[in-house]
Amino acid sequence: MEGRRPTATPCCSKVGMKRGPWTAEEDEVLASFVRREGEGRWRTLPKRAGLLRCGKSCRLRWVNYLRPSIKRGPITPDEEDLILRLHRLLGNRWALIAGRIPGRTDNEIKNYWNTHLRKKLIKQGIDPRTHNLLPSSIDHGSPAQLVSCHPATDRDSMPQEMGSGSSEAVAIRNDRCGYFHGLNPHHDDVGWQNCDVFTADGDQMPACYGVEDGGKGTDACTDDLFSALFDSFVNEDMFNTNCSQDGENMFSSSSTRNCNVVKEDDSNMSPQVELIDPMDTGLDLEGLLEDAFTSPVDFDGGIPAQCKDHAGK
DNA sequence: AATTTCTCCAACCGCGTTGTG
DNA sequence: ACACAACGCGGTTGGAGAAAT
Repeated sequence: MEGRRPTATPCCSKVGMKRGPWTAEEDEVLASFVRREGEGRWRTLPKRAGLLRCGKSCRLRWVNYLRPSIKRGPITPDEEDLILRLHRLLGNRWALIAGRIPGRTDNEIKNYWNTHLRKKLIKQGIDPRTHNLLPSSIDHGSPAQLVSCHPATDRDSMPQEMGSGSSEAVAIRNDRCGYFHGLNPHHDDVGWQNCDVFTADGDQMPACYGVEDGGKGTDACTDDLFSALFDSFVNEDMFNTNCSQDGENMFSSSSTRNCNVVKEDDSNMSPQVELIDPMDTGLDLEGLLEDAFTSPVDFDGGIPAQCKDHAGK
């Protein structure tokens, strides 16, 4: 496919930079240069490689198209399922999601989400942003099954900083994916909800509370929440095989694991992630995800370097 | 067959974060 | 502590091709 037409505002201030679609010749120059010299120093790369492109453009072209580890072809159902789960957990953090799907780029996943999955969820009556049932679906029925819905009557026992909102709390389980929700479908901006958590096989987990943005750290309930959350991830066909190799749920002791902590930007946290935001708990989400998602979807027999690149930002 | 509308996705832009002096 | 440069990310754009009319 051809790229977009050059626009009036150049991404680089330098005049004379070429923009728009890359030619095969440019691709070859860039690819061979990066193979020879390695990634990085993008700013100076065009000059060193003899390209009339800005560094940004070179980097993007390499990352999204030329990198040898990139997997071609349509998104598989397993990958789609994984994207859905990761998006539910992480929100629009495409680079982080892509880091867990070998051979796929953040741009590709973002595009796939916007063109396919988003519409698919809407069609199913699910808000693609929050992964909640859309209000209209709750009123009139929807493909997603409402497992439990009860008012948060014991909100009094919530921590002080989170009692805002007069919301009902619901736990919803999607038929296909075993979705875990603890969110109020009408209030995207409230903190953690009082909720019952269901695993994919219907086991009810203890109700938990979370906190709004200011509430960093792990409260007494966090372990249960994450056990439930990750159970909901793990108790799926594609994960069962590898995640339970040693006969126990790998996430059951997840919160106490001592793993490498990768600093992750949460400035762009989407609302649903704020609601169930592992990043805010002090837990090692990266480590959890590493275990949860790399092995089972190891298409190429190993984790490509770019996955670590993404995750290790 | 011609035209319009829709879909897809490569590429760009702006901004936040990180690194360096 | 501060300023600046470089990098990386997410949101958005718009051209090409497909589908519909």
